[in-house]
Amino acid sequence: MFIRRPADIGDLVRATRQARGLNQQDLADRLGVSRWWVNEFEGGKPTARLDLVLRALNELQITLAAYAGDDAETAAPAPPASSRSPIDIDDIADRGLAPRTEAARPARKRRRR
Amino acid sequence: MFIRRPADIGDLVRATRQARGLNQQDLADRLGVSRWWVNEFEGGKPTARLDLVLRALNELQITLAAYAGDDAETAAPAPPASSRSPIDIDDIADRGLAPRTEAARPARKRRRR
DNA sequence: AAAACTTGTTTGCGATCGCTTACAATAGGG
DNA sequence: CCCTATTGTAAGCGATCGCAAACAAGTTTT
Repeated sequence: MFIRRPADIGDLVRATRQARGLNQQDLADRLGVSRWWVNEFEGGKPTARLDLVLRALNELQITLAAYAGDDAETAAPAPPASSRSPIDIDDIADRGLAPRTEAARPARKRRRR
Repeated sequence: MFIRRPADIGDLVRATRQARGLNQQDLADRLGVSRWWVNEFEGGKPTARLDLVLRALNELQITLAAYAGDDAETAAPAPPASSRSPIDIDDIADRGLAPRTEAARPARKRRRR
């Protein structure tokens, strides 16, 4: 998956978080931010801080790689062929990034922040 | 090149900018930000806004891709094998991302912002 | 060497962020 | 249907950002 806009990352984080059975508060706790921030960020908040963004990605074990796109005629990059396939949001639930669902899902409790 | 910390992006942007013969003010102009911001960002500013960061990458034609790193035993990802090789900072000057040097370098003038 | 250019850093301030708290809306299950 | 859980949104405020302008320091060119 290619990242061009803040919403690309936000969507990706949301899909990954849900696939892992975490709610926004869970992720917020892990990142040391408020639930509000997670909600805004997932919604594509342009002004999200870079360190928090990278921390969120790290927490969800999403790796970012940078590539040179140095010629206009190769501006539409072919997805890298790799055993580690790029993330496709629609694919996440299908492939089931949810081996941790039982471990990650806390007991039902009503907690609000 | 893998992006884990703000400084990773900052270093990358600096190297790419220099390889293209742009100074900080040039890039700032293109991004619609102050030179101060570019300087801070290149220095690894944790709180840089995501939209500005992505705009900088886009302006320098650096593509970001996201990958799932979903198992601890594959936490050290092999670089994707691709005709579009990942960016290595030390490699930039050697490979010469500078075909635009003449076009991009403005006439000498003393201008400060 | 001097001049010109570029980068690094600082100050003060208006603009904006991220927070808490709370309510509205939505989703899921019995 | 009801209930619970989760997400979306808003208001007000202290904290922080990004700015312009300027100077210091470093680098490159003449």
